[in-house]
Amino acid sequence: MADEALTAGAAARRLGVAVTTLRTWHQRYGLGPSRHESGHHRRYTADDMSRLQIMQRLTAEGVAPAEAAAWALSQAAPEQPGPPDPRPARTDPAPAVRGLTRAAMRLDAPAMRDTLCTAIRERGVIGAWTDVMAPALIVVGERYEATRRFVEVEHLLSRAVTEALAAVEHAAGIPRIMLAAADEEQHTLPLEALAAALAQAGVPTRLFGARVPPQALLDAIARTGPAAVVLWSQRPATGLPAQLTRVRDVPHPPVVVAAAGPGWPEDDLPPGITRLKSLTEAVGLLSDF
Amino acid sequence: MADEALTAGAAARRLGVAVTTLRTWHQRYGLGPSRHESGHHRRYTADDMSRLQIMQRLTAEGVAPAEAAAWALSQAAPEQPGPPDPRPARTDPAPAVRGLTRAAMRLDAPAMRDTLCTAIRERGVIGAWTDVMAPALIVVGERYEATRRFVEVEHLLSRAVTEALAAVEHAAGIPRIMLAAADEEQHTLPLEALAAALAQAGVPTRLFGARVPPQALLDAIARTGPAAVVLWSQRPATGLPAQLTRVRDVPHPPVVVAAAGPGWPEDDLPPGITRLKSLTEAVGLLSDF
DNA sequence: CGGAACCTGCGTCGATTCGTGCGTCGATTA
DNA sequence: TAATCGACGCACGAATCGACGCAGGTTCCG
Repeated sequence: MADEALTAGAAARRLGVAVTTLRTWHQRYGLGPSRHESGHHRRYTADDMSRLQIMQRLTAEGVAPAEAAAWALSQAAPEQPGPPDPRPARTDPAPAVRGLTRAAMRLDAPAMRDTLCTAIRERGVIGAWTDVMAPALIVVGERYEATRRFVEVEHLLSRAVTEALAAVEHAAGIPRIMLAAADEEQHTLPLEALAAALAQAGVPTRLFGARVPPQALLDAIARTGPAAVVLWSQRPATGLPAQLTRVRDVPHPPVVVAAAGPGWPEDDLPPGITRLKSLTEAVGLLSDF
Repeated sequence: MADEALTAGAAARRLGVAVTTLRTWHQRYGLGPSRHESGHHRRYTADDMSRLQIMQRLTAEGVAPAEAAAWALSQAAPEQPGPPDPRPARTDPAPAVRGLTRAAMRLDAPAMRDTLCTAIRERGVIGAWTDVMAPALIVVGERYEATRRFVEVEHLLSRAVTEALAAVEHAAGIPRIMLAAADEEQHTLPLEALAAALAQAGVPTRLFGARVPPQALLDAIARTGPAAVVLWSQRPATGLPAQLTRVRDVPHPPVVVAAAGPGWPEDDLPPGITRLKSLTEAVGLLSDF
């Protein structure tokens, strides 16, 4: 099935962009079918498609479209030493965030994966989370709040982040730290980031996802007797301090019981409870175990 | 009834199209009698007829004729070597299942990861899912049903399976297959298994998790125009056939709209919907794209 | 730091081009 | 003699065309 000429719509569909965008790219940047006379329909050959894919990949990395197009055009022939890594990285996370949100809007899972893995490789888990993942999640979240659309974008991005964090090499050893979400709490991405960050610091953990009933959590704590327990709460509705004291008062209490996340009250935490305010702080405290 | 070979008029009558249309199909798409020399009369064999029927069914479902013809022709390759049931002396899955459920009860994530990775390595994704993961999930699920305890075990196991499946090397290329959960459906592990199995077979996919509103899904399908869409439903409450027809009737309908999972009705599926009954069947059908 | 200019993806509109099924015609086949 | 052949053409709906404009975001500049 070597369709040697894709129609405009087919090409757009294959790339996950709108048809009009292809036309725009053509007339604005000259990035179109190699042979095309005005008025007639465009036919995208395999070569054309590979140029479009370069364009798409570069923009997914946060390169400005005009620049990406120029670069894609200069790549008439296939296979060369690859793009000059348009990432001053370390210093400027903005392109990565932009590329990530763009890939998410396009529902482009592979591109998201790529960006996320690169971010983790280059910045470490903590840097990737604070500079790239969290900002992108906030951008997409706010866009949803504002428009009430694009939920699927949000979910897909969450999933990509989850996968990227889960792919971090797990630390060996018996976990003595337990990470759990507060009752009813659905958001656990920050917890997963914490787990990944600790893993990267060589600290093994036990990560409990959402939807673990309080009693089951207490049972599990009693059974495994962790040295530290971190409870995450995103929304105030789930940040009931009673949960913390129940953990603290378990038969063989953990040395540290920590409350993390914006859902907990600012100051009124019960005695014996540690407040964790940032990823860095959390990793610093918990890697002593 | 060994109809040696149908004449052009007979074939046309049998299909309900004009004779000239058959000739057009032949010269435009190459979809004609397998043996035919120019100037002589066409004779359609049973094989030819079945190809024509594929053509007709697809066009009746709204697939563009050119595409339908290409598809019908690709099916021409009669009798693929057949799935030779790749089951060379695999190790007995029972120990793995037992080990996995035990590790889950122990909340021992590293051990679960280990078992799962080994299973995937030794049995491939399909084998690992059907022989190890699914059975273990069923065991744990039944244990929860019976005792109303150990939810956390179930969640932890689910998460470990998700991670293991997500770790399978993703296939490169632009995905033309979309996997999604039915509305309100929360269970997506089987979908993740399908995605991983396809990835292992070199087929890129777009996996939509749960909680994607139906309208958003339709938008995404319209925007990306996948060649195939698989909708998963675990519970009958979520298996409403209307969802399938809505996908089928989208502007650029996918060539294949498939219903997978036990939630869909046994027989009463709308026309043009493919029922997928097993992982193997699904991979076999979908890897042709 | 705030506002204006600019960039960019994409929806919309009326006009045009294409894909497609099928009728017609003179010649050929069965 | 009836059916079919290849070639040609037509009608109609779908897809696409170029032009334009809008909305969000970014960059620039005072």
